[in-house]
Amino acid sequence: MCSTANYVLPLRRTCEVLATPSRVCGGVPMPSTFPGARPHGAPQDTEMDVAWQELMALSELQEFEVPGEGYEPTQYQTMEPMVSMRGYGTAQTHSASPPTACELISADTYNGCYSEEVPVCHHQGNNAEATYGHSEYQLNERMHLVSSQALPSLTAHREQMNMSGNSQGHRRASTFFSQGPSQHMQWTAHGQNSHLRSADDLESDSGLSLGSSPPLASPDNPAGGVPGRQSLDSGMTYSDGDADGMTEHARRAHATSSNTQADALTLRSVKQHGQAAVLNYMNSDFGVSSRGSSQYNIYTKPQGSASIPAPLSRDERRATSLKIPFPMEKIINLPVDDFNELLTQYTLTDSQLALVRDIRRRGKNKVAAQNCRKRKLESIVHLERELNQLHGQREHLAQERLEFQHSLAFIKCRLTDLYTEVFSHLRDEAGQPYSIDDYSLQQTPDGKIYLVPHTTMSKREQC
DNA sequence: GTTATCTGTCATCGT
DNA sequence: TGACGATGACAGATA
Repeated sequence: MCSTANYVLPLRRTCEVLATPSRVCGGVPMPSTFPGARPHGAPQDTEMDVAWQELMALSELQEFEVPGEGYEPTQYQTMEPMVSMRGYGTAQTHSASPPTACELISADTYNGCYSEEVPVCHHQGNNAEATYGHSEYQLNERMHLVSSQALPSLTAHREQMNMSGNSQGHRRASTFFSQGPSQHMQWTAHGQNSHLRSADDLESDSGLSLGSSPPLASPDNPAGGVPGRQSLDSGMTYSDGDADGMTEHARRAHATSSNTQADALTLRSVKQHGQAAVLNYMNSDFGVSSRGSSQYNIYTKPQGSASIPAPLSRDERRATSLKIPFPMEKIINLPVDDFNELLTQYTLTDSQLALVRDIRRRGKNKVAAQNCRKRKLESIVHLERELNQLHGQREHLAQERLEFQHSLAFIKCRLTDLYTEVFSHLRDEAGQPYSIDDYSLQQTPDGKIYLVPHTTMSKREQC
């Protein structure tokens, strides 16, 4: 504490009782540093008295350290030394009535230091603003995305439709809300479907288990060969409809429609097909198709022409090919116990069992993936909100810091002026003023003020 | 033709 | 041990 940086005014606490204390002014105990030293002009003038009191009031600044020295300046902005101690401390020349420190500081420090800070702050502010704008944009975008994905009206509508479309001929009436109309598909699709050629070997077959379960059988591949991925459009050959004319998104839309989650008609579908598709979806009658299957399809052709059978998903086609005797919704959505019970009600081949289990796994995983993505988006939105809040908090703290720095600089400036004024009133025995370069004011813990020569101070510090 | 996005699927891990 | 959910990674489709 005996030695502080340039910021500390030459008010140093003595280590021990000083030899020649000098009383500066009445009312304030100030032993003379030199024998016989006395204040110049015994009757203390009011101005000095007030000045001294002000100085005393600021005496705690003797131990004040500039905060900028204590922490990482680079974290916010680089700080110049806040107060130029021109003429004090180590200064060599000093006039009897120097310009006030505040004048110096106002010309140097404030302009030289803070004038540099303010732009930095403004710069940050600009950045923050830009960041906010960007983040807000993204946030809005994502919020829109998330909210759009929900499509509550569609969901409610579909759920209503699902509930009303519960089914015919199944032994167990499923209570799952998610049971979609497609559950009414005649999986055994006998008759017309008897000659249905599986497209599994012709189309994308990414759904096939690649080792996690036994290879699937298909009419074309009874042994359960695993064809590689192929384009859906590369060769769809359906006898049960115009599926070969279906686009992938149509198939997906159908597949999505069987999803048990809220995003029945995905945002993508909405974007891709627009309101017409949505209305079509909403207005789809879920009627019995020409084959008697109750299906819904947002791509149904207008009335009057042969209705387009719902584009079957790959698993649906496989199930059809292998004559799985229950709907996919049940395969996917039934609890494991009910599912196992369902399996016991039928005698299924190994291929059928494998397919059913794969369908169940894929169906659940599809839902899980959708939920996972939804959560991810929500998480991103949440993090962006948090980021915005932290940006705001940082800016607020930076502003607060700037204000404190201004405040501190002002106080130091004022202290310097007071210090100068006190010295201007001090006179030695010969009536000569004490040089502020040679002496400094010290305050002891008991509150007494001493005028201490720097040489003595050096020795005291050395000891 | 390139790129971004969406979606389904698989593999893997943890419960 | 199997079922299941979560999630990263990948691939295909599409705008």
